Amino acid sequence: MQSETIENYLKTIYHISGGNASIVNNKQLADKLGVIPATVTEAVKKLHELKLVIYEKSYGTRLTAAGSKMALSIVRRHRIWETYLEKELGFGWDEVHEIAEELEHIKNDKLIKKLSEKLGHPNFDPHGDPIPDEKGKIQKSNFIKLSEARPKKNYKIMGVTDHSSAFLKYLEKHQLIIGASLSIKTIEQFDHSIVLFCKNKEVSISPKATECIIVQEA
Amino acid sequence: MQSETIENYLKTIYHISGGNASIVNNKQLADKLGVIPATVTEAVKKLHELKLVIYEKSYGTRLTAAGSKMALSIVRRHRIWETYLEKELGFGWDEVHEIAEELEHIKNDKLIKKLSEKLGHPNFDPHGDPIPDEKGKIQKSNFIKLSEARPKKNYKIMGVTDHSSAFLKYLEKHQLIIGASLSIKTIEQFDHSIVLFCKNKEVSISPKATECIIVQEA
DNA sequence: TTATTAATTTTGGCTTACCAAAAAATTAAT
DNA sequence: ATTAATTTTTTGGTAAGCCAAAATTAATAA
Repeated sequence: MQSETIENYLKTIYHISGGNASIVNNKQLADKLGVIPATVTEAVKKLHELKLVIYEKSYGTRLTAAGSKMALSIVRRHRIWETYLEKELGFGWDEVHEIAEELEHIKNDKLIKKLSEKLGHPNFDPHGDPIPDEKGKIQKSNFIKLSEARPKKNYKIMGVTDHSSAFLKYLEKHQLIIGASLSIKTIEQFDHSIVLFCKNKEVSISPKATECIIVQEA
Repeated sequence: MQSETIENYLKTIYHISGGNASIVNNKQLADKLGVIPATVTEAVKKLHELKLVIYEKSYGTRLTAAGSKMALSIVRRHRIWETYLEKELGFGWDEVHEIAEELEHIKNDKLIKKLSEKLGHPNFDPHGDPIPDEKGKIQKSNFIKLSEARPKKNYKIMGVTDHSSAFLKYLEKHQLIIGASLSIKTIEQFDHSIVLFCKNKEVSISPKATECIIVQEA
């Protein structure tokens, strides 16, 4: 099995399982990877042989310790590159994901070490996602989704879970950028949309969007 | 045909033909690419279909204008990365080639543009090789091999044609680094080894090494 | 010029990573 | 609990990129 294919599978399993080594199914993987489920069946069998996942027939797949370690290292490379592209090379936060998808497959520990060093060993990337350290450890935080925020409280935007250019541009338009402070005014009971103050403006955010914005109580 | 395979073939044809679009044969390609000649036969047929090379059966292969353009762009990416790794990230000149072999396949014009910009649009990489510009144009120079230098004249080291770590370390030991000035004392007639002064030291350089050192009359 | 050597091409085969369609198993809905 | 819908697996097939061995062609030397 090709190293890049392995990496893409492990990374995707990691993301779907939310970093918990919980079970993911073939359909989810197939959708994210842009292949049909039959292809996934083949692949997870091979990854099982390689002891990178535990695949149980007709049930699902989860990462082993070894697989998890590898996934974390890919995620680290991806996020270091995203940060580097933004901070050192002046790319926009909506451009970095795509380029990092390619750069993440270059395996050279010294390279990532140098990039991290130059950046002052950041713990979060431009989208607010945590960057695992060399050992795969993630700095955990009290981040919650905006959809879980409580009325009357104050929050700070820490990240997003949708990296599409369209969404990021939408956020910028409303000045909902990383680091911005906001306070929740009301939460509509009937559709769960949230009305908040940010930069002295009142904005109503749809439930779909509040699911994708990560905040921290401030 | 996969883009990375194509790129490796075009790049190799370019290098063997010395940038002249002259004919290269299967054996040479097979050796450089680490495959057997039969594999090369298959590949060059396909590249011919793609109009990237002209392949004449049992005779040889040369780049078309389109193939040459692509090769130049790969060479540019490679050399920009080598320069960036050395200048911006502090890698040694003997380390950069290997990493650039991987990085060169990332196709993102904006990325290369940014790197080049940050470096002040260099025309030569850490090994003294010219970096083609966005249009594929190479700054030509009056560089010659040290083996072609004349006695009593003064030269400046501009590059090397062997990028192996062993050779580069050997050069560093004798302080024969890029930019160093030297003068030719004598050229041994019987074996063509060259005795030169560099940094006030007299060194004798074997013909094998003088073939790999590029100098410019100073 | 013929014999020898070297390079090239052909042929048959392998593995990886995919797909399509059919069959089997699981899950959900009535 | 049975049907319907969904997911998973199996089975055959494909294209890329490689190799080994045999056959051909070209180049070199005697």
